[in-house]
Amino acid sequence: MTDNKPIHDLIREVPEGEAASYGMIASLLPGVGPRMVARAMRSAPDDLAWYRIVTASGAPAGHSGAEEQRRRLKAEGVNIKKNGAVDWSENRWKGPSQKWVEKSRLEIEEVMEIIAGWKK
DNA sequence: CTTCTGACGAAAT
DNA sequence: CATTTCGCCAGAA
Repeated sequence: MTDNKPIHDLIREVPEGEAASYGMIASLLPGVGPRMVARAMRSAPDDLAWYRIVTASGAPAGHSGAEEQRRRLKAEGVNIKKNGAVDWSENRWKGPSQKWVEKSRLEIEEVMEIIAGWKK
């Protein structure tokens, strides 16, 4: 396996009550595609908050445990829309901590730009 | 070595 | 809306 560690570390940056998509995570990790993130999830440590990761549409990914995922998210205060998808307008991840940015090879400007793209 | 597939995304049609 | 196409790369077959 490759370094899923950067992926795991980034996911750990997602606080309670917020959710992130595969694309969001991947976009912050150059050279890493959404599928890598998904793969990293499958072999994720138990302490990893995998349930905070959903698809771009906000709906839980098609895996066993999707219902429990929704349950945990809602328990954390994440608002789920009627169609069963996460309400991005309220619970979208605000981005990684500054410490993470320092540790990464990315410039703060790039990160800001990427985050701005999420709102679109 | 080649091929296929995957907890996916985004743009094109 | 749904369907298709392409891209991403690591494992499995």
